[in-house]
Amino acid sequence: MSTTPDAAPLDDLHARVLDWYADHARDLPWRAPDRTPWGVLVSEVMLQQTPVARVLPRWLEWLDRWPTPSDLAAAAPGEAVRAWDRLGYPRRALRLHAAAVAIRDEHGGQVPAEHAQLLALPGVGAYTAAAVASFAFGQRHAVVDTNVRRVHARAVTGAAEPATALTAAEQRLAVALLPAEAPTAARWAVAVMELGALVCTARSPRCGDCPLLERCAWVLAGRPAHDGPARRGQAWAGTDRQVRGKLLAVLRAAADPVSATELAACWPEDRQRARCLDGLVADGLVEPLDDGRYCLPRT
DNA sequence: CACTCGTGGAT
DNA sequence: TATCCAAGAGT
Repeated sequence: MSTTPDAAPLDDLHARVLDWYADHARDLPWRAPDRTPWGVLVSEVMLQQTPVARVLPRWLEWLDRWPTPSDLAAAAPGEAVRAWDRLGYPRRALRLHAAAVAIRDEHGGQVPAEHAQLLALPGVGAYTAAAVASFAFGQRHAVVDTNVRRVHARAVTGAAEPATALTAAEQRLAVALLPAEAPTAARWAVAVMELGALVCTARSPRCGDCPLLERCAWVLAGRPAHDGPARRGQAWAGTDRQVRGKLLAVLRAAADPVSATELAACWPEDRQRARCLDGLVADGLVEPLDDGRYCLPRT
């Protein structure tokens, strides 16, 4: 029997993660065989800064109600905001609606497969463009989200946490780690992300369940603590974000336009409430009517 | 590049 | 109970 030398380190890395994914991948609807590129795009936008558990029911509703980009494009943008419910960051709903309009008008109603065309869609940045090109179309792209950055930082670089912002070095590393063949690269992309989401988590990583434990640079280095600056927590109480959320919640729940008096009930400080309402109007999330009332955008 | 932009479950 | 933080994008 020939003594095959150890697989090259990169092949070993790929095999460990891909084998783990084959056994532990979650059964999510946007990964199902019958998924569409539109379904993948909707899932990626909904999942921006939002947990899977909260996205699931909204994704099912959206795809049932608007199964194609043209279906959503035909609806009023305010209906997208309303159906967004409490996923948070409601501008994403507006941008997804705008993306649907662009897909209908500029791409024949089909989600484009090219990374550059995806990137040009509203609400689609570097991550989402790569994710859709990879997950929906099986292309070879470096898909770099917070999960991937964390896995790379620990398993490869040996750091407890990635830098505050995505660096050129991280991007280069992600490209260097990509398997050569597109189908494998696509599975690798989703597999690394899944590993970061389920095992190599931010708070308390489950290293005992990790396929990379024996070769994790961070573990081998003795799990050094994070040395960079601590990420500053996001304030919430009393912020404009809280006020905007309250104002929009009232408008989402209302079947008819709402008066300024009714909106005043959700926040006592006139100055801040007015500023936030103006901001929502400027963002296109709220439409002011001639009679002084407000509603979700109808056009 | 630092900052803004929601929400609610987990710890 | 307070803090953390979850598949980012746009400015």
